Amino acid sequence: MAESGFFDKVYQVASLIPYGRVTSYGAIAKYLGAAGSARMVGWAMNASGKHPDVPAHRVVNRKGLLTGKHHFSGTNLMQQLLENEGIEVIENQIQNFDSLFWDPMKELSE
DNA sequence: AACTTGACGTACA
DNA sequence: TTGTACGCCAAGT
Repeated sequence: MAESGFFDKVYQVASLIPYGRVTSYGAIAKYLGAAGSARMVGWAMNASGKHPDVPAHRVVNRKGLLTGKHHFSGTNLMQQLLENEGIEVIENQIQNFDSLFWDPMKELSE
C-alpha cells in the first residue's frame, strides 16, 4: 500500500468499499490507527471531490445516518446512490445497517 | 496570527 | 438512559 498520508489512506480504504456495502468514519479512522479522529476522516471525505474513485456516499456515521447527504449535489443524491446499490435508506437512515456494515479492519486485516 | 467550524465518536454527568 | 462536554486535526474566515 502506498500510504502517503492519513488522508490518502482514507481514500484508499474508501475506494475499497465493496458494492452494496457501507462503513463508518470511525471504522476507517480506527483502521488507520487514528481512532478518535473520525472527524479527520470526514474532512478527508470533504476533499473527496478531488478523488472520483472515492465513493463517499458509502461512508456514513456510526449510526448509519447519512449525515453528509447535504454535501452531495441536490438533497437525496446520496440516498439514491445507496438505494441504487440495493441499500434500503429511510429518512437518511440506512436500514439493516448492521448487516451492511463493512469493517475495513475486519475485512482487510484477514 | 487567532478563532470558529466541521461528512464523528467517546466519555462523563 | 438521555444529555452535554470534550477531543481529533485541518481548513476557512
